[in-house]
Amino acid sequence: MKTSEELLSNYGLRKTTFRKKLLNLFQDSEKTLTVDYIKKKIGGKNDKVTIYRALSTFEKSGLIHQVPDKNNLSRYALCNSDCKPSNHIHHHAHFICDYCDDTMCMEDFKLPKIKKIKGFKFKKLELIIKGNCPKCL
Amino acid sequence: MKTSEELLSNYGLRKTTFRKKLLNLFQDSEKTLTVDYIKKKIGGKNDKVTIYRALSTFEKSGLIHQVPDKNNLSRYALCNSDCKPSNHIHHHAHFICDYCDDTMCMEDFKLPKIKKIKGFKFKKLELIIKGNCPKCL
DNA sequence: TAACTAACGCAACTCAGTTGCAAATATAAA
DNA sequence: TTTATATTTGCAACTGAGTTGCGTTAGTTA
Repeated sequence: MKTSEELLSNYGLRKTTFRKKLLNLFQDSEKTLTVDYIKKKIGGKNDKVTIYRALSTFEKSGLIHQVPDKNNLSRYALCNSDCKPSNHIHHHAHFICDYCDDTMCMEDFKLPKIKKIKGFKFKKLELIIKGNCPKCL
Repeated sequence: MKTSEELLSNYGLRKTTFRKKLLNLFQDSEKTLTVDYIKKKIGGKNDKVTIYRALSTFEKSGLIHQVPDKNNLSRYALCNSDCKPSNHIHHHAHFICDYCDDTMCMEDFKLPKIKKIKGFKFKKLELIIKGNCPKCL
């Protein structure tokens, strides 16, 4: 796995202390992260605005992608290394536990092929599976 | 199509003036509705709280279902007649136009079958297609 | 090391959605 | 039809995620 510094360089982003910590947090986690969780883990004197702005920058760059949780609030997860600003597409489903609200990427579930429909342009597909995770069952 | 009064009776809900108007609005519309749109159409002296509460009641009863728009805000659409509080499942995909933000049910797209995964319980599937609608292309 | 630019921190704001409570209205019973 | 009861509505005030503007701080480039 690439270090957070390498990743930031590769994506043309400034290597600030906060961004390095944020990226490490993503790399250390299996699950998708909320702003709240990030704040608790590396908040310190860092403002929520800083978190939102860093997440937004990371997402635009193709480092992370946004996933909804059960209340349609935002969570974020690392992308695979193929993502770029111009090609920010994910071919996996997302799972939301409606008990603990954990949300995770399900790499095993590939998205279905969608047939074309005249008059529409389809750009992106999202498959969300709701249910309960092993911890909550 | 059943009248709004019949529908409310069938679902064991009180036939208030506002609920009848709200249900008519859904029946008259092809698309999913936002609280804002509802307010403009039948708002009058009706408070947004009333709208939210009626929508919530309808959803719990199985009359309507909630759909996210491009900003993860809520929209609502009529269910088919099979929905009940205990069986509130939709087998179609939803389309979101990322230009005009219209959201609609795509009855033609059936949801894929999902294979079981040990340790997880899957209850519900959501397939969201993002792109542009005929009007915006 | 200096100069420049991007990121950060703070305060104040926006806006969707919620809560508590009193007044109004629908329904059921007499 | 009237009365009693339960539910719904309207109002006001609130909550909490996410945003904006701006002066300060820190990373990068020459």
